[in-house]
Amino acid sequence: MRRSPTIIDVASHAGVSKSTVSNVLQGKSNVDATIRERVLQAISDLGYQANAGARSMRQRPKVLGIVVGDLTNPYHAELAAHIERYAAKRMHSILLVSTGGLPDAESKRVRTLIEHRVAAVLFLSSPESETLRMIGADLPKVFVGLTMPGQNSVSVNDYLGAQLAVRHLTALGHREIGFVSAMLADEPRIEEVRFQGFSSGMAEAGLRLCETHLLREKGRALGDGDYQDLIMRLLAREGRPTAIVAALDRIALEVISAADRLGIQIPNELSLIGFDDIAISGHSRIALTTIAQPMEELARLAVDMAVDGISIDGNGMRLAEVMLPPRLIERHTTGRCKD
Amino acid sequence: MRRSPTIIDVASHAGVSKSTVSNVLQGKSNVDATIRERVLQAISDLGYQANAGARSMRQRPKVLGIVVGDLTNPYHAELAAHIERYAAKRMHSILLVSTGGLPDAESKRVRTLIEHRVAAVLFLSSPESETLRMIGADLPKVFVGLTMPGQNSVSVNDYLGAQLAVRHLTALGHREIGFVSAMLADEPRIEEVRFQGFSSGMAEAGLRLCETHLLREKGRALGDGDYQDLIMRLLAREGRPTAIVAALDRIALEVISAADRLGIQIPNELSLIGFDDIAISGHSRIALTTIAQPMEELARLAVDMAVDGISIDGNGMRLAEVMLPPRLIERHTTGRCKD
DNA sequence: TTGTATGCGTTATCAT
DNA sequence: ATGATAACGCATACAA
Repeated sequence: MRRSPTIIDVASHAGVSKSTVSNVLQGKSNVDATIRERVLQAISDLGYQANAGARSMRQRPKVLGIVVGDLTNPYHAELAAHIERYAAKRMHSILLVSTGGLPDAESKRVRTLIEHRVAAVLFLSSPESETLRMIGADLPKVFVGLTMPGQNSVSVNDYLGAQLAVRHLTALGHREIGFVSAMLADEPRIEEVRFQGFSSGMAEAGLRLCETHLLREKGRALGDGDYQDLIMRLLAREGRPTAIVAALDRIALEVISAADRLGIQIPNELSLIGFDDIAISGHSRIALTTIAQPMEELARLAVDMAVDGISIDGNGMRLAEVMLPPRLIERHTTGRCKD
Repeated sequence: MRRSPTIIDVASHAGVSKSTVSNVLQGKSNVDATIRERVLQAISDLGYQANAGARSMRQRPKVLGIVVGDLTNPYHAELAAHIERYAAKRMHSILLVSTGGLPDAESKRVRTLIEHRVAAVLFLSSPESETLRMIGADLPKVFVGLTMPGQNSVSVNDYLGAQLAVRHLTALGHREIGFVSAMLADEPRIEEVRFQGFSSGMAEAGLRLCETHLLREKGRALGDGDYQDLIMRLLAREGRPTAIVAALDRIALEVISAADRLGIQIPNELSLIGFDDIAISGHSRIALTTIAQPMEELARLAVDMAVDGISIDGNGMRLAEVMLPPRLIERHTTGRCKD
């Protein structure tokens, strides 16, 4: 029994033609109940399993491609988990590639998705423009958690989220508020929007942006020791901010480390607010106030969009840019300003 | 340009037969350099992308199936990330399914892997025996991070790991050592081995197991509030252990929370050691001493095993049970016993 | 070295 | 209601 049984095997075992077997498999109504039963029996007798590869040559493949920068990033992992779960409900499988942030590798990895003729590609991180070009316009693309000009996306209103963060802080009496976002070189769009929202929130409160309260250096990796140093320098400076908005929970974690090392108490001497609400942020040792992403809804909408396809009018794709409202989760890293 | 170009399109564009194109694609040496160049040009002109589905009918598919219980679990996510990365090096893609711990869903999800004719299945969590039966013996299976009787596996010597943990603790003067492992109902095998190693370590040090220092209740979920209560009860008891071995870093995180709430200082009043060394364990606020899994090596060996296949002798598969040595990473949750 | 013929497992079209 | 047959895109054995 080396090779697995085919519909032909099933057909001959059930004494019918392969067309009939196919009809049963497709749930067509034009097949006699008795015959159907006989076919089903043969299928279970032989342990027949459909061949998705062969099927995909005649039907739309039920596989979704997911492109993620780094699965080690808990935000990505959690989002991918939700997507996988909901995709399964929609009878779709997940072909996952992670680019590792390497620009040249990305193109190669995404190419494998195309070769597998995935029904659509979901981007959890922003791709190189070259990659996008390679994919072409025929393959549906959905950006989840981020926007992309001229592309379908399901994301959260980060601009508003950052405003929420600032409002929360100013309501607590903070006026010297910093923003730290280094290491987001791979997601410049998100970083930019969150910073713009931050700026707008500051302006709204009549506050000025202070250069020494800002840390937006690009090209830093999270593991980078230098990065810790940069944060510590910002925190150690005379007239340091009394509150900080971190562009990511992971960055907030770094700020916490830096503050701990400097003996700066959170939230007594420094308020901190993050973005995304990754799982660990809820832990009692962290208890990070943060702007949460509604991951479940994000995943659901993205998969629906990818599976059902974007409605096509005469001129081509109709753009769908869904934007969900953010939500502030208050925990214990933010408190009233003591100054 | 609705449908994507095929080798036939490439062939006619290059003025050769489709076999020649195929030969070029396969890197066969029996094709003239000039012709090869012409074909390559045609491929790039037309933007030809191979059809993996069609190809998989004639060749061994270059796709690996990964079964993971929960991608939200950072240990799983990190391991999956490493696997994906190395699989890419080996020119293989990853079809990922997560079972969500639901026994009946598992079978369905794994079935999709079979339908896609994956070259092998990698289990990051232990499957139902029914699922295993359904897969049959023809499809190579590799268990990574856990062992399975009669199956190929790449894992870490958890028994030794637990012994290491106990030795570390006894060397620090601890004699009242507890073990907490609830919520591992989905991985009873791992839990069992780690507990056995713990027991053996205790015996080795001439220490007796104390019932009230053990928490091995099954069927608890991590989010479960009751679970926190159970740990707190263990910690609040008179004559509580001075040190605890947690069967997982995630459980250790729960122990930390419980200790914090009870005002028990770590490591001054309680030493704690975990398992797996997930990323967050290295954070300064956690700084968990733990038994690390060599994830990279785990992933590499598992993928190699899956891709290269297990050598087959006359009697069938040759079993490969690779077991890697664990490594203790000492951070700041363990200290000398004060009693 | 290149081209032809065939098979892979499935679905879709068209007769019956 | 059922069956024969033609695609689908590719690789391979074989013929030229």
